[in-house]
Amino acid sequence: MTPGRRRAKPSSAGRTGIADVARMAGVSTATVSRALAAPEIVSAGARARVLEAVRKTGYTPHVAARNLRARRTMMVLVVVPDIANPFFSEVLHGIDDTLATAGYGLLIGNLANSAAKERRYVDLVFAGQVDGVLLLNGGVPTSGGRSLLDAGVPIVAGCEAIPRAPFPQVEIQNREASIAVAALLLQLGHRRFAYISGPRGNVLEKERLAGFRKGLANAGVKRESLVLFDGDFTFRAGADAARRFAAMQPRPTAVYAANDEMAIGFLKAIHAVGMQVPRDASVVGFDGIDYADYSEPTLTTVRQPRYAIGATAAGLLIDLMTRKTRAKAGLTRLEISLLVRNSTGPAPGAAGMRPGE
Amino acid sequence: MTPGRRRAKPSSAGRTGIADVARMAGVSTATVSRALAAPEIVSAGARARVLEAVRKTGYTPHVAARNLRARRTMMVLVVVPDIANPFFSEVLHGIDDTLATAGYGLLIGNLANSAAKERRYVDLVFAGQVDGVLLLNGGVPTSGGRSLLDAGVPIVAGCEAIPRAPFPQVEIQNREASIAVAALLLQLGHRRFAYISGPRGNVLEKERLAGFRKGLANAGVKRESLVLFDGDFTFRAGADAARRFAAMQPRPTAVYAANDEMAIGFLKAIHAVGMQVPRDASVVGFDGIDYADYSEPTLTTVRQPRYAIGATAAGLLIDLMTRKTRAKAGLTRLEISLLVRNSTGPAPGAAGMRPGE
DNA sequence: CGGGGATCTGCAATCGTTTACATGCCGAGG
DNA sequence: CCTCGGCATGTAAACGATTGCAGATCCCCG
Repeated sequence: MTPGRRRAKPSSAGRTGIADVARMAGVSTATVSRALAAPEIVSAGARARVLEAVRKTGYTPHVAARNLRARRTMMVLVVVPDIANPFFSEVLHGIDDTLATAGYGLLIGNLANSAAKERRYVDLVFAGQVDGVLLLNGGVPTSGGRSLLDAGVPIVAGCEAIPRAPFPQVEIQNREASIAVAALLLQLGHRRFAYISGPRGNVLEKERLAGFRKGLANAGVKRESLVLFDGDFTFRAGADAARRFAAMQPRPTAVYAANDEMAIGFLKAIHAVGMQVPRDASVVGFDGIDYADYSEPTLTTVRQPRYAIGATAAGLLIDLMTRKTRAKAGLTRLEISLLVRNSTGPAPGAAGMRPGE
Repeated sequence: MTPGRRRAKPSSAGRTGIADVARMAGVSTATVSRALAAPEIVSAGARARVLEAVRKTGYTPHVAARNLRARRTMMVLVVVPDIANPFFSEVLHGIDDTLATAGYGLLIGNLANSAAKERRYVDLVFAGQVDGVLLLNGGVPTSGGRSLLDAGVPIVAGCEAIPRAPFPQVEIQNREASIAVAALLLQLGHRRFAYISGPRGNVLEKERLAGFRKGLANAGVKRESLVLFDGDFTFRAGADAARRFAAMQPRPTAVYAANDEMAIGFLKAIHAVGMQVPRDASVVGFDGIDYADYSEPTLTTVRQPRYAIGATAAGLLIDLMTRKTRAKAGLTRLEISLLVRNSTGPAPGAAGMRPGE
């Protein structure tokens, strides 16, 4: 009517915006925004008219505009080392459920050993694309000299602890678990051991080996009675270890792999050269992935509370993002449990069998 | 000084914005923007000063602001039915590589059988959070009565074809592959078969069963000679089928599972009841996941070009997003190959053995 | 010496919301 | 009757980039 109308495009083509809804409901855009974000502060009548208009038009607020103005994205970046590793899927599940409950979305950053991707994810955080970061990769990503730490968003780490990091972390009791594995094998009469390691320098790897060593040492097993095979958490590494294992003379009677995939690779390859598990060798893995229950024989392993790890880490991050908590650098540790299945058995020969050396 | 100063905050705390860079480089924000987006159109001198300022300040453009103005996000949503399924990790890899090359980011939408998540992903698209969608789940997600189709963003489907969908699709030759499986088993002398199915109504499932039936029919095998077990693509389903299989009398000599996981579950459970593969039964899977080469025995299976599926689908989507192509509803079909390993062997008994019925 | 591109740059509008602030209204308390 | 406080709402200023447009500069050629 009045010619002074300045804005409010003639509702032409394109998306329906908040202005269209406002016009239809006979209110201002501010009221529409409020009716959607905080329904209780607008009168019942206006609220009803707005919701009706929203329903009719199928209006959905434009995320970029909202993010820009509100200075938050309700998105979290989760950095995982390798999405193909089934271990992480359940962790992600826990994360997703927890974040979704609080209204946050999930951006999965798959590292896959690519420096380019690492840079991409760091840049993305600096670009303000997420409100928080969950690190499952055991390290703080960097890009061109700048660290994620300086991006000014809350960070929480899970799965693999990062030493001296200035943010909360969720971890499992790797060391204690490995001690328990050692105890199990010792009780079965084993006295000579092999260990298939993860990548050098990996924190999990260090903890697991250290715990295993400790457990063996506690029982007076000599350091020479533990043979180490280099691995990298893949099937192939386990299979390679098996072939070298089979050629040894004398040979250890128990093998502990730093994760299930290597243990399964070992089982497979050791079988191929004609040896039987657990008759000729006992095998223990780590993680408790689904496949561990479908290997031949079923794999004795350490079960990690994967869902809980994810849920806990996400919870901590939410607390940080909502300013409920300060970024205290605490370490939350979750319990593990030993799943004793068919890949472990009594050591061959007499219980008192002496190591060759 | 002058009270009329409106913009250009005193560069106080907070993020460094484009204005800070512009000030340091002694140019306008427009020039900064251009120096970063299209370096060739700004003079060498200005470009150098801008880049230097960017380096010093560590400036990264704010994504939300850019998205809002440029009306694109350079992000793609990939909807996967279940991220824990290792089949998809390689497909995602192909997608990610291809998208990254073109400068696009990747938002993974894990459906996990949750209607709530389906709704979330649809809303996210309507909210303009992505420039395109890749559907790997064999269906078009909806939310409260509205379909993804109406969101106005390009869509491409992969892995599981969606009948009569108005967008390009990438698929493998499920039917032909199953015919080849039938041919292999027939050649080995098998005459009585079992099939472990996927979920009812699943497109892949239908194609695979139809192909298998066709292949058997071509050789004159009677319909009664094929026993069907209901499955759902999980280990457990394969194991359940194995137990019922073992109890049959007379019993088929060859088993075809609609995916590798069920085949491996079958192998595991059939072994547990004392039967040998392939002596007592031949087993074939579908997908060619890594674990199929580490089962006991190694699994004969149909290898899908997983990486290529992802890369191809992503390529088609990029064409659509960049307007190179119209949304033609074509169907791209990729070749498969049969991996014959140790879970298949000659049918037991005389070649001419007659089915019991 | 002047005209006319070509090249580079800056101004300011724009994207679509949220939200600080102002306004108007109503009932209650003095 | 006046004021004050509290609610519901509207107005308009952000949010931080990109980009159409036009002005400025420079060079080349007639």
